[in-house]
Amino acid sequence: MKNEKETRENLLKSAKKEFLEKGFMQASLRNICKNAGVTTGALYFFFEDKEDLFANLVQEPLSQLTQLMGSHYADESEISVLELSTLDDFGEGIDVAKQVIHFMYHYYDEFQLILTKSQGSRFENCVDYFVDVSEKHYRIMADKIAESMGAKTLDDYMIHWVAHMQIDAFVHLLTHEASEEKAVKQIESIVYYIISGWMAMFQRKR
Amino acid sequence: MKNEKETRENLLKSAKKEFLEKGFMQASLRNICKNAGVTTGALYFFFEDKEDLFANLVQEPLSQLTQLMGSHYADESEISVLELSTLDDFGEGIDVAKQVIHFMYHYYDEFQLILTKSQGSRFENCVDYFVDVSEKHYRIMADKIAESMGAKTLDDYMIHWVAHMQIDAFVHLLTHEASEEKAVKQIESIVYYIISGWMAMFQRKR
Amino acid sequence: MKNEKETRENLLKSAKKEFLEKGFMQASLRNICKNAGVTTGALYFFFEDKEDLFANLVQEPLSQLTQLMGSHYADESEISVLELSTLDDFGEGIDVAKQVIHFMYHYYDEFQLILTKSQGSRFENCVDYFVDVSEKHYRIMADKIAESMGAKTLDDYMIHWVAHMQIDAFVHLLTHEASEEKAVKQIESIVYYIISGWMAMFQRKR
Amino acid sequence: MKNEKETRENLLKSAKKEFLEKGFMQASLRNICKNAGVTTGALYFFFEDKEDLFANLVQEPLSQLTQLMGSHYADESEISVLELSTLDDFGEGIDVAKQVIHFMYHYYDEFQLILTKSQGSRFENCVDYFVDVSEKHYRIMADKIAESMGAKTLDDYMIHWVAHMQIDAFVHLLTHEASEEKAVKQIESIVYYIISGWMAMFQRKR
DNA sequence: GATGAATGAGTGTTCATTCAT
DNA sequence: AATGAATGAACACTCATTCAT
Repeated sequence: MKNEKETRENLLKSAKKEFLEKGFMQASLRNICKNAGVTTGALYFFFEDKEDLFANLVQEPLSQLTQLMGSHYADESEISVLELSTLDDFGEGIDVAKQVIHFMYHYYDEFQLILTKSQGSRFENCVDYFVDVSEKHYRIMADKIAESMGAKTLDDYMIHWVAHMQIDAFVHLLTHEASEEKAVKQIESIVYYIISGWMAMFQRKR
Repeated sequence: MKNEKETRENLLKSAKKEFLEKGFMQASLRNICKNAGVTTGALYFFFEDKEDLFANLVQEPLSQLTQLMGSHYADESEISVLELSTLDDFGEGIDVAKQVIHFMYHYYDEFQLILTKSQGSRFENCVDYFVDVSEKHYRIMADKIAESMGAKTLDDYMIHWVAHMQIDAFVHLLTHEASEEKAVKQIESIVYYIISGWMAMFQRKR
Repeated sequence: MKNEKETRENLLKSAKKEFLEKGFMQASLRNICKNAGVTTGALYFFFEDKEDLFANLVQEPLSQLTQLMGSHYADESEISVLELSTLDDFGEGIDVAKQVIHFMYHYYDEFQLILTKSQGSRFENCVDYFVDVSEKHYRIMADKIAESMGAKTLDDYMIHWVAHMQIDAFVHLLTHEASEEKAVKQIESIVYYIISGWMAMFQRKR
Repeated sequence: MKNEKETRENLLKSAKKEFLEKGFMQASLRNICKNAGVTTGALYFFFEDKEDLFANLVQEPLSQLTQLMGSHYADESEISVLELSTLDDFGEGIDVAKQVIHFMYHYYDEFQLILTKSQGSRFENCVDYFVDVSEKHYRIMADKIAESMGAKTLDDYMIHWVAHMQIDAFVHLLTHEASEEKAVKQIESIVYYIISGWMAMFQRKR
């Protein structure tokens, strides 16, 4: 039992280190195997290729986060407009954000890989997926708010940009604050900023 | 001298295409030369190495933008606090933004290279430079505003994030809107959003 | 495992030939691999780089000779002055010389590589090492002899030159006499010549 | 007149520097031309190829030394056996040696090139030529001396080695003593050593 | 006399991947 | 489950040399 999956684990550990240091493209399988104490051939017993190796590090946390986001947005689709339009009450937004942060710092290395070291792999655009999800949410919200306020709704580009910026805020936290506590401290201000800007768009005169 | 420096131009053109398609690291000099219709040796007559080739595409627009930003921030250091704190008057900010956008779309491909395809070259961190410059500016502004409003100033992380987000907004435009006109249409809303969020930080109760 | 490390041996054999023909710098790894019937990649499975390939041909004989010389000079440090100053009795010197020759001809090709084909590798100055060792020995000898004979000792340049010449005599043999027997025949005269000159330096009037 | 041969001179000067620094093989014509302030094409107006460039630095001093040696040995062919066999009178040998040294230090750089930096060019074995000349001389001398002393003459290998060693003594001086004065100081001892050894060969019992 | 341009073969080295054993 | 061996294509870069102008 001890030795059973040990090699696989060693490889993943060694791969994580190499990918974090050099990024997907520049990472060397030779190196990964050497540091794991096995030959290159062994790697191909456990993984199909370089990309599969990377995927095995990243896929699980990624799909969990996807689920987390999905369930959050599923709930929110029934949210009342009243809640959304009041700046004072942005508590729920923050709660979700904190949840996400907690999750991302739990898989700190893995999200580092996904968000900043995946260039060249099929995950290089996976931030875009989250932006997409977020975007759909913001589209619906914007239309609802606009309607309830008798204001003009936002165009697609703005929706996309806000979604992008919001996701990017998480990426920025993860890549600039090493500890979860520090990240949590910042997130409140950030959400406040984002919502303030967001609401201002609908109160704009012209 | 076939046709007055034709080869050099062909190489630059071919290089631009290759770099845009594959990024700095993955670009193949062989390919660039082949598509330019010359041998690899020819490239080394005109350029020192791969990095120099990239630099010759990118350096001029980059230093011009640097100058543009420098002169803008030089002017603004004498701006009065009154101006800064009024949401209604954010005209100047937009004018500068439009200038920057105009410039960036004039060198559309080049900034695409700098901002998204320079990984592995010495330009890979040059977005950070713009963030740094922007950050210093925001630091000063925040302190002034906070003082004049009797509010708390923003901590370093928020300053950095706002600077990052602002620069990123330009990058986002350039990579998501193909034409300058469309980009200009969006920039007003974006600046409005950013300033709204920014001002809200100082009016925050708690 | 074609035939028990056959490829490695083929590579070493092919490399020896190429290095002997063209010298370290001008030798082509491509050529070596081609003649060994493998691709260039294969070489890098067995050897780290060009220098490592060369080293694997040369290192073992070299360190053995180093040891041989070391042990010889260790013994001789206790030699009595009487022995040294008599021309008639230079038997021991010849015995050692014959040992060295026997060893060098046993690794004929390898010493050919070390002594005449190593320019550009880290072995290019390894003759100097032997000269250095020899030089220290001669320095001590000269001082002892001079003292016992009431003569002036030799200056540093002469010591160095004699050491150099002595080592060079071996190199010369190896590069000019193809067979060990012929070399052994010559060494006696050479040692006689060298010792005669050496002793004459101390009997010189002026 | 001023500008006439200037380029050629610059090229030769630059070439001398490069060849001295890197040796014939590793020297780069690109570099030589760059440091001379001309393009590679210009070089080929004055010189046929790399080897010709090297030759133009080296040929003149080389042929002058050849002449010097030739005339010396021409004289000596009529020398009496008596002179040669007396150790006390080796004055003439020293005089010639000093002449040679004076000449070699007059063209210090050039002989440095010939003797230590010519590997890969057609001059790489040109020391052998001098050895050949010297060898013929020693052959005749040995036979004469042997005859006059009723001793056995030396075999071809010994003749060759003595010739080689003698020439090598000059090379050694040039590469280890930077100034002519120092070299001249040493040459007397060296010649004394060489002649002592030489004479001892004929007085040998067995 | 000399330039500017270009060639084409060559260099050592690295890579992800394969596969018989 | 893993090794040891090998592939073959690719890499950036350097070289001496050529030649029309």
